Amino acid sequence: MVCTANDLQEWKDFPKGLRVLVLDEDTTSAAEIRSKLEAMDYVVSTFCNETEALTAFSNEPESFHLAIVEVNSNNGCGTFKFLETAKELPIIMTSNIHCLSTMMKCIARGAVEFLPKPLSEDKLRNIWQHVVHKAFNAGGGLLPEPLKPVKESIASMLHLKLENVEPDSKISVEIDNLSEIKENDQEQSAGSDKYPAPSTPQLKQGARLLDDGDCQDQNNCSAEKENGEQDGDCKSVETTYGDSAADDTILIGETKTPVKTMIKKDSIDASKSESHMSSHLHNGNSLINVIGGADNPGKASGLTNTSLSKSNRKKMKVDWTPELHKKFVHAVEQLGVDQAIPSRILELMKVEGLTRHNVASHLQKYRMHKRHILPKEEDRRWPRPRDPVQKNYYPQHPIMAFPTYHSNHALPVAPVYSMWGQPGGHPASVQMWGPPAYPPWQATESWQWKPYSGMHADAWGCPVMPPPHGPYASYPQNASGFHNVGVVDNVCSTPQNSFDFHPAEEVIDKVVKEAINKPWLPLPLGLKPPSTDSVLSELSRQGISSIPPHINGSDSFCHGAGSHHD
DNA sequence: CCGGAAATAT
DNA sequence: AATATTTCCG
Repeated sequence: MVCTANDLQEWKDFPKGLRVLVLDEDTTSAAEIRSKLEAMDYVVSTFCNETEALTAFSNEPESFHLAIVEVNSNNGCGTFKFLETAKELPIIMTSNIHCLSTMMKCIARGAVEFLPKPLSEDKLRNIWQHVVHKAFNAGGGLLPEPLKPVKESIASMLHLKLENVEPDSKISVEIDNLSEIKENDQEQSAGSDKYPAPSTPQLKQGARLLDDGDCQDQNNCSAEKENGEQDGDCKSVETTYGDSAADDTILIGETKTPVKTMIKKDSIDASKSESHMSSHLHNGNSLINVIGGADNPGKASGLTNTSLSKSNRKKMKVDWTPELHKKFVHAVEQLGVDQAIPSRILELMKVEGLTRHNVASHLQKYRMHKRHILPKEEDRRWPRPRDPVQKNYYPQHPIMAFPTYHSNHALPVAPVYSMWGQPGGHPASVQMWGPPAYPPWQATESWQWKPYSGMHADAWGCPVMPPPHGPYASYPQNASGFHNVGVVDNVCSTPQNSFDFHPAEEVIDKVVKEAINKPWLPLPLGLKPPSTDSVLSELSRQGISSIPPHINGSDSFCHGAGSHHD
């Protein structure tokens, strides 16, 4: 093995020592970048022509973890060659050319990010995230050489054993001090094999195991599996037991590398804190919920839980997943306002386990919200004295395709989306309740409807509207000091270049840790690039139906948006 | 018992 | 604060 445990230990402060290949024809620029990177303890190799760079890379691919490649109007084809060749590497494109088309093409070709020049420290500081992200998202066996050590190292740091690394015992993640982690199920139009969106849990059972080795406290583990069909009859509600006072819901988003995890939570408040793990997969319509513990099919972990198929008739809290709600709405609409009474709705929904009470309750809320949101004429007497703070909600119309964007693809922090719709009452982004408005730009399959705080979608991918269903809907609310520090917000409010922010060491540390812990999460600084799909989609929207094998130099390089076909 | 709304609970 | 459950009333 390349990296022994000791070696890995040395990489304790991980990002340092990351080997970055810089390819920039402009020697001055290259030197500049180099010095900045080196100041951050990255190890830099600069190249001023792509042939050299390619040679160096092919000779010693393991010498690099990441590449920053400059594009200019002259070398478009050439550098793309590098981009297309060194696929193992996460490659960040950079350029003086700030045109949309160029940027998207870079992304479409697999770049993990496009950073407009000049490259400030702030932009550069977090590039390591791409390495982590890619390392973890790359397919199991296909893990590119250069990233392998990184992944192992990180895994090691976390005491997280990857299957393909140590097919040994159960895998355990020790989360030392993670604050509450809410489940998050993110998805974007999963399609980029380049940068696979975390968690698109189409997998069967077994895909996700919650291994519970240290069940001191009462853990409520619920694992649901979905069977796909919409018309299936065996639908059941996902219910959860007990309380989620301090529930830790951790979802490991494994793409191709099944990672079994076992979360060991130090019993902090043994008195009342129940660890409650549940993975919410909102994909299918039918969610089968297993309660009582994690079951362990086919795993010799020796932790077979208690029988649970039996109807544990404890109180179940119905989790109104989007799918469930959808059914609900459907039923209601089908019945009409007049006939929409709990019992009928319940009937139409055909959801096992759902009680009339549940429906009634939901209906109550549904109606309530509906009234608030659709202020017909009657509603106007309820002058909503709300919002003394005049939040700038999205004024119902799209935002510019590209928020004068900059390095960090962070949209202005989205308001908190609730499943009940916008407080403002505008259908700009109808969630689940209101009538469908504009077709969401991205698949809304699994949007987290839970009211997580600000999301930072990939601005790139959002040409017209803020993705209400932020594909990545969830940061653990206070998982990192990051938000507290307000970085993201700063980012947003500093539209031009980089944002001025110099996180304290601690914070960085924390962020690093978190990012490493949860590589499937969107990158903290919004570094997450748009999915290739998104880019392609947008390109096509511009009339570029496909990416030419090679850019035709000037023609479409920077003015790519020109041609219009149908 | 049902539906609806208010009161609670988490 | 939001959402689900329970209780109460007609």
